[in-house]
Amino acid sequence: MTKRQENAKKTKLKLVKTALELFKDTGFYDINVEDITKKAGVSKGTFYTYFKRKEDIVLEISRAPFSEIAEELDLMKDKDIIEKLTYYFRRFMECVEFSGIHICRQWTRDVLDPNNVPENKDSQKWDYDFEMLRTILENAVLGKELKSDTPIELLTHIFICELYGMMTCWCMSDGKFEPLQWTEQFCNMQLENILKPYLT
Amino acid sequence: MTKRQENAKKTKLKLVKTALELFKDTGFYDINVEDITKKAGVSKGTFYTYFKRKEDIVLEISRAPFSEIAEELDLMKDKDIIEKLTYYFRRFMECVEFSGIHICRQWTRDVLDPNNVPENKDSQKWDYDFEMLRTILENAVLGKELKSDTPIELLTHIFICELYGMMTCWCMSDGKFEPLQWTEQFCNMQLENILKPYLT
DNA sequence: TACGGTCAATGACTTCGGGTCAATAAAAAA
DNA sequence: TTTTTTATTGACCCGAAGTCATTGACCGTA
Repeated sequence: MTKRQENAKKTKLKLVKTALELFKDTGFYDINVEDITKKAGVSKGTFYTYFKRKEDIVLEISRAPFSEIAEELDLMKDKDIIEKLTYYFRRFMECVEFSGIHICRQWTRDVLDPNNVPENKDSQKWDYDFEMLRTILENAVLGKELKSDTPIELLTHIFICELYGMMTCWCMSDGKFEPLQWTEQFCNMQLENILKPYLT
Repeated sequence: MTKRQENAKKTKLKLVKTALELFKDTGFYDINVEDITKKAGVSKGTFYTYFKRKEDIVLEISRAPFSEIAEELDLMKDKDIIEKLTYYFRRFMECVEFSGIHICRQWTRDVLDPNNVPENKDSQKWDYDFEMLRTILENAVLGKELKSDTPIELLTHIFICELYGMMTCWCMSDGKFEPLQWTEQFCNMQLENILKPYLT
């Protein structure tokens, strides 16, 4: 990697970190692009060499922790499916809570923004979550925990709705309930119920 | 009602109807306030005598059908709770589908918009749904369908998450699944499971 | 080390649509 | 009739997102 590329990487990182801080404290709409670039010590134009739109930086920020979760799940191979799902739900909500209400709200709004089009039109905003949950279910089928006729796509879809529903409600409520506690409660009450017909 | 008040009412209605049409066809961001007022045959300023922000008209539009639902539920007094809930879920999703993906998406974005503050800070964006669902559950307790120690608030909250989760996912998927079919499936699979511990 | 090409960085400038407001006219009240 | 109220108007303002021609530091090559 050349010096130039290194500097470019640093600049981008600086922008992401600065934006993260500012958004977290003050909210997305009360911070404009120049606030970010000034604090990061670069010019406005530089922002746009790294991001097409102001909104893009939020998407950049928010998906970062999810690669960790994938690794953590790999270490849980011998645990049963309920534990794995419970873990995923908890980690998802931890990320939601950690990123804070401002960023989480903006992320959701970005994902719903018609101007924010995915690169290829078949991809979904929840692809990442979808893949992870599906992997958990598929492994459970392979490991004979779940029957072979389990409707994996359907169940995955249900779980996605649960996760995004909780997240949306949390944002709508302006953070008035505890997302983690809430998730725990859901997992205890519902996961087993949903899976029961398919458990071997 | 004086002539002036009548005209004002007509003007506002005209704006709402025109905006509804335009948003439904073309989407919220591709229509600006002048498009609406021009087509409605009034001036731009008039828009702002009736709505504080461009976004407000979407909130105005979207909640209209819900007073009907309340009436319809009143006529179902003798039905059991599962039927009532299934009915509410279906009607909710019918409204979602009918309003169309553009408006539904924008409604969700508005509700998540930090600039869009509720009149009093204790009120929630889902108050309307919350009240209706709670009423259904409360009546079921009064009618001895549900045990008296049923955690009504918790269950209501769960149902809200389900509804908003489905809606959010539908918008995110850009309308790629059938919300009604999806709801039906959910109700058949889950409603009974969720309520089972509390049924008498 | 000289030199042409590349690319990150700059910041003045453009664009654009949301929102304002003083003036107007028509209706209601006095 | 006079005064007050209020819906309407549209030119104007504003502010922030996003653009782009220009610069100069860095890169590979000879």
